[in-house]
Amino acid sequence: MMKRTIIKTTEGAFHAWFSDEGLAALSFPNGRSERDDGADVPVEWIRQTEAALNAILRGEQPKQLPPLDFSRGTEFQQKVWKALLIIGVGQTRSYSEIAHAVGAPGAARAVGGACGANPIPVLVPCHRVLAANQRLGGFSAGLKWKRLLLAREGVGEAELVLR
DNA sequence: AATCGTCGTTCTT
DNA sequence: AAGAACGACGATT
Repeated sequence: MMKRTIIKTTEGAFHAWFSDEGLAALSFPNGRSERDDGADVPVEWIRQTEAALNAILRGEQPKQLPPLDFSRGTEFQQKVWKALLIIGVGQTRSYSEIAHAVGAPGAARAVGGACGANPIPVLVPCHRVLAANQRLGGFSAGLKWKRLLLAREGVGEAELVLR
């Protein structure tokens, strides 16, 4: 069903899981080397994933993304993830702004939950979502990654509220 | 820093 | 099938 493939980047080897529909999950480099079962994944998808990932890591807007398979998310989560795709490189939104964008004002906290459940970090840029007043907020993969990604996109520490 | 309101998801009855 | 508990939140005090 799901095939895992290794995506090499300047930051290490990400692992990507592809379904028949497209890219379904992505995980940050974890040190451990895992097996690559993605021999029959369309090379185009792999190429697009690698190119998009490296583009964002360079702080550039990716030309195009591979097809994304959101089908494992709830309706609400899918709405949030789609809303995140609109945020350009170097831009940020607050959890509350996303809540409004998906027609659920007041659900800022629930948006945080949906961001945490985002199966395709980086390409679905949950790292561009901050808490109110430019506070950093959280990140499931660890705040070091959120900081690094934002820094690559030109969002400096200075623009973020400390803490 | 402590507290409360809010709301989708997950865990327990 | 409810109901309680739990957060990558936000606003108030």
